[in-house]
Amino acid sequence: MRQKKPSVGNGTVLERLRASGLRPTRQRLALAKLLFARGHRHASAEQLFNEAKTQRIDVSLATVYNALHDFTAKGLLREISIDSGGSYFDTNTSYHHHFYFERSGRLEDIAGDRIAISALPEAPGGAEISRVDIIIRVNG
Amino acid sequence: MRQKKPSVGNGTVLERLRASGLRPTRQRLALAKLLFARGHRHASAEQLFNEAKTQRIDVSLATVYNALHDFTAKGLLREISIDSGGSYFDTNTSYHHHFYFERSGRLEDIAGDRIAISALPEAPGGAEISRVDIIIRVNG
DNA sequence: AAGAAGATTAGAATGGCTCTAATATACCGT
DNA sequence: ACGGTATATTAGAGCCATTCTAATCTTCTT
Repeated sequence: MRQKKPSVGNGTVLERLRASGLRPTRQRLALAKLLFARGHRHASAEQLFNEAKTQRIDVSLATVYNALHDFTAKGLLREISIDSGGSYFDTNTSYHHHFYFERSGRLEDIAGDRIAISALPEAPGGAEISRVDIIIRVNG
Repeated sequence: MRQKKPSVGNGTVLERLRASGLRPTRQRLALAKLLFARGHRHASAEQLFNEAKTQRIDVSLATVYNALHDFTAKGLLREISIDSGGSYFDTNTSYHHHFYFERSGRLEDIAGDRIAISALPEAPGGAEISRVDIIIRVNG
């Protein structure tokens, strides 16, 4: 029997981790809460690390990276690299695309059905397509 | 009047640099020749640097980066970042897209007209679209 | 040929990320 | 609940691509 009274949203996050086969450690729970507590977001490792620090969550940078990669491997996050020198992790893992604001470095989701691709070439050499990434760069 | 007999393709490369307003230095000419001598290619800074070394072209790594960025700024190259940790520079600057082979890290061009986008959303806040990048990731 | 603007350079510095290997925690069977 | 084992966390070192610095050299213009 659990002794601690679960705070708001804790249960859901805990279940998500368990369902993915990830041990719900204190750090992973805290980070998952930061990521998934409210609507979708695009977070960098550094950002998440700083948020954790601000909220007095004791977690190392290495653990932030580990958690982000573990979450990604389990399909809880999707990793996006735009320019070399930093990935974002997107909590929206459904089929969709991105606006990239070159000035600010911000990302914004584009719902999957707002871009219609009417011709998609076969992958050469019988390779399997694992993902189609569309990034619309805007200077804003 | 020029004293040196131009070797094959030198003239063209020289003209391209001049036309771009880039001083045709020894290093830039050599690198441009490596890049543009034969059909289109996707080169990393490290790759180009090594090719230069192999051909006894005396050039520093910083200069390779400077040249690649200068060429990109002048529209002679297009920079492509897939995963954080390395850019490629594409000598094909016309409208086209890419296959990315996840296993090998190789890139392959997809002619612009082989992918048809039948709906493209407006950029938010009246921003201008500067580029549309489509990367088809294949596991091959 | 001489001055000014621009380019090159080696090496140091930076930034994002990963590795190491020691310590701590969660899980399972009893 | 207890002990053992697999798994996770950590600080700090290390790595790799890239950029910076500031001294030197080259190209261009006159």
